[in-house]
Amino acid sequence: MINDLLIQNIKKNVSLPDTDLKRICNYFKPKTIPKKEFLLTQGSICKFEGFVLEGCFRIFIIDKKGHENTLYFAAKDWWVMDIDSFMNQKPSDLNIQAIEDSKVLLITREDKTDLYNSVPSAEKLFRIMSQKSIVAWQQRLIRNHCQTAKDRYNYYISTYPDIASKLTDKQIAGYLGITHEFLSKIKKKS
Amino acid sequence: MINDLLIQNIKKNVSLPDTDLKRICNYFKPKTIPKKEFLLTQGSICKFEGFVLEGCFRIFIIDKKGHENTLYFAAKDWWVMDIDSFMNQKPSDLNIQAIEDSKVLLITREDKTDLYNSVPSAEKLFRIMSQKSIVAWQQRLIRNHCQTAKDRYNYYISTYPDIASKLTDKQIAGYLGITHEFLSKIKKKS
DNA sequence: TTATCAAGTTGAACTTGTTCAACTATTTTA
DNA sequence: TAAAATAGTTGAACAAGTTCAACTTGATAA
Repeated sequence: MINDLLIQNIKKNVSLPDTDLKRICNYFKPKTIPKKEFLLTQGSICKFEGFVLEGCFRIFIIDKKGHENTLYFAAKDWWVMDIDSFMNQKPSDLNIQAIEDSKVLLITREDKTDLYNSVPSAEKLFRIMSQKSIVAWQQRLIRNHCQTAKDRYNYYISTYPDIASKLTDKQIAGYLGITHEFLSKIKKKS
Repeated sequence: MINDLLIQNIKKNVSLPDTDLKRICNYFKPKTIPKKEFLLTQGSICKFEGFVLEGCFRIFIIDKKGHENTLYFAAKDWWVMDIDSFMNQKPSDLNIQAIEDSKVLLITREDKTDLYNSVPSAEKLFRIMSQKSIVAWQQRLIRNHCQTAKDRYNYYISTYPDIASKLTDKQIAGYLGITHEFLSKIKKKS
């Protein structure tokens, strides 16, 4: 069943009756995104919340210097969206691009609101998911402050080997917050 | 009334009936923390979620080199806790210290669980608070990657002038992720 | 299959930020 | 109020990371 992965993902966060799980999953519609195509581009409003079934996405921002700075990569079993743009229905600063042929399950904003009203336990699910996400962002910020680029590189490739193997060094550099030239020099020394 | 500030804070996130607001607030108990004392120390388990009524806290981690790296400052109308330690009841990596005589409202973990069960709308409240928090952490990470220390300093003091005025330069440097010597040099040049 | 384009490498000069040490305020405490 | 502790400043040497340009390698498409 197409929703199996989503169900497993939900179960990692909360234990819900099967009826709730099914009702939640029914709001999500599959979509295929070919490699290099965008799920969201800077300036447009994020109208979906996505769950990745296959492939991988890069969520990045283009800064004033024209550099692509990657917020995160979302592979199978990750969530993908611009939470600020989705919540507040304002133009996004982010680009979300498939780096492989990919497949996602999407829920629209209207359906998400409806979901919260009709399946109250969804509030708990997304509260817990959000709180776990805060922990991850805090830890990433700490690593950025306390560790060198080399340590951050080693941390990423050992923590997310499956994602890292799909990425070019240029993409990884954009995630670490360094230039790809410097990443090349780091790798040579190790 | 002591809970006025908390009620106003909640109302910024969700609109709830007064009965719910009161029931939520009743779980929170006031506590006074003198300047320099700790609400939480590294290694202990975070047993509370706090809302700051007066004063200011510094939430920081001591890294391998012995440097104090500040995750954030929490002044009046901010929330303060180690969300990872609180959720998972595991030893905290964080220290939370009052940098002024301070007053907080605290809810214990047991009461928080009870609150979610007895006041279902609390799920929505904390979901929305958490989602806003994710946005803030994402934006901070982007600023850390795309901006120089000087830009980050100017951003902080102009965005949070009331908090910045309570802090020493050493404390601000620890938040920006730079040494206090370098902050001193930045300030001289501007 | 060759031409093209993007990814990765390397070096030299440069900028940003650190370290350490010595010094000068400014607070805090006895 | 004097002594002690802490915060802030400055300089010099250093390390981390950037920039730009030239080159090599690998992938992609006509």
